[in-house]
Amino acid sequence: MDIKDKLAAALKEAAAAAMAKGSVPEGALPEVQLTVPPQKSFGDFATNFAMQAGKALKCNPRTLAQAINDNMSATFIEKMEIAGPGFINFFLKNDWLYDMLGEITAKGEAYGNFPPRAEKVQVEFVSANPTGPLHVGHGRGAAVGSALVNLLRAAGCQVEAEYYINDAGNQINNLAASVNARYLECLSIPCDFPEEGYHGTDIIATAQRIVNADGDKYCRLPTSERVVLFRELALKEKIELLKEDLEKFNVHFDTWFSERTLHECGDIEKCCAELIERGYMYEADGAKWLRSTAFGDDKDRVVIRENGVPTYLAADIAYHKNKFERGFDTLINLWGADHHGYIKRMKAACEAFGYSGDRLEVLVLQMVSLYRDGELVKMSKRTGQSVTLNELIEEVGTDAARFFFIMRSIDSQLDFDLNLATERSNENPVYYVQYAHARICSIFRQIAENGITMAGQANLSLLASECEIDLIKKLGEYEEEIASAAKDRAPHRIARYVHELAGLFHTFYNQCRILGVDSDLQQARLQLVQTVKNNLRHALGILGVSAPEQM
RNA sequence: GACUCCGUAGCUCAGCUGGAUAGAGCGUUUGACUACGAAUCAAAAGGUCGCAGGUUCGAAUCCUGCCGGGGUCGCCA
Repeated sequence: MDIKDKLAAALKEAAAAAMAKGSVPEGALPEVQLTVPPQKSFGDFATNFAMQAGKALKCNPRTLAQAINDNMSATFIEKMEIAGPGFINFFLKNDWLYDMLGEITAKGEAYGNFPPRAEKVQVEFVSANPTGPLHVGHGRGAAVGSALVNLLRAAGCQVEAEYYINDAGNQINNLAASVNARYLECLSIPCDFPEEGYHGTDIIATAQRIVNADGDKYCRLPTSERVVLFRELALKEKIELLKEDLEKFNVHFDTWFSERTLHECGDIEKCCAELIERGYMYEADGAKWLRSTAFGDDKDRVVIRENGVPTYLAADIAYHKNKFERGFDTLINLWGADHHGYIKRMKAACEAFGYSGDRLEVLVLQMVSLYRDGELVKMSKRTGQSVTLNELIEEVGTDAARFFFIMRSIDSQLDFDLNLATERSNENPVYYVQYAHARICSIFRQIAENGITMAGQANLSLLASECEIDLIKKLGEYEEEIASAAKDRAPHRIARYVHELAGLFHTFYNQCRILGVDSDLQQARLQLVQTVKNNLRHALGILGVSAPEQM
């Protein structure tokens, strides 16, 4: 039984006993909320129970706290204190810590993993248009999304990671036209570059590869045929590059879902027919509209244009319906802040099909601004002046880039200073965490060289110094941290946790030796650092950051 | 104008459902390597939590208004 549950139960018993004696008024008691107090001098745990209950029972909180104190019979409590307006602070005997550490150790590398739950969750992220390389902004989505997937899996959810490939629509035609123009350029054939075309150098590279492989043979085709051919060719190449870049960034997708399939199999038409039937689609001005205002949107939205061509929203409606039909309980989408205005109509579309809008969670990532030499670097795929994710990975490495992206709340804009990030300096917190892991590994290497082995359950009560106690307490918070971070879709809290854990380890390391101390103490400390090592690995694994044995 | 995110230490940011003396990293200052990796540790300085009201035992946190910054407002995606 968890110590907090034990404590909560003991607290309620004491309150009930006080009521039975008539020292406080009788009544229903609120839930017990136990927290780790802000200061060590306030004990191991604190509760505002007396303040909460005092309100319900119409009783002075301090009087109630005193009555609870007088009737407390639990033996694992060293002492209790009543503080401030009515906080109750608990100082526990250290045994619970040693029991807890023993349990954590027993779980080994699985500590932090929750038993499987039935909830099926899909996380869709990145989903950048396959018209060019990923840039730094996509990097944030990729890092956060993949960390969220890992986090939810640790929390026991059944999670599928999905990439929605926008392989239909205008931008793909622009891609094809751009490749075509560059192709002709490579062959010194005069042509006008399309107005909406992509200016990135990757397009030139694609054209050059075509020339290298097949020379000028496509010139003889009619333009329309050539463009279609280039479209397919470029698309295939771009998608392959996306996959490569993302793999390099430690981002893996279970499903790559093609938008085009929605157009081809008639899903869009079916969706429209059903929406009309349900009364949420109508014709006006020659176009077909989604009645999204019925679900709180500012205005209705065009789904099928006047010219009969479906909008992006049309495909997205069919896509989200498709997702629900695949049996997911919850859909999580990671979108850039520039898409936030799209949320209401998307939820409206879900509602129109009878799916609660709450089952679609859209997480909005604020923008990434790049700074180089103190100046803002404009990011535009069109002009090709952005820094690509690939370049970032080569400059700062996957580990540092991922940690940097994940450690901030998604609600905050991210200023990415390239000069700072490209310096491989120890300012980057990722090294701090990895260093803790490498240090532990180093200890175990030396232990092995000295022929020392870990023998069964150590006498953990020897871990009595403050820095050891702090470390054990931190370890004990991990699963709660996982559960709450998963619930709140907040992977950045895991980055903070692991940084704090590493800090407590470094403090311990500077104060407590492992080599050359008494054997029993050594065994206890080995067990402690072994558990820290597992925990570091587990948390870094969620972040998608490596845990090197040497640095 | 509407919607949304942000405003907390010199800088970059945490602060989960309201709780006690608001935290961390970097930077600054001062110490610690003839014992496990100094990519480390110890300590100090540094804050009117944008402003003003409100809710209450209690507000950085919730509500309202204002100020400042980013983003979006297409039959583009």
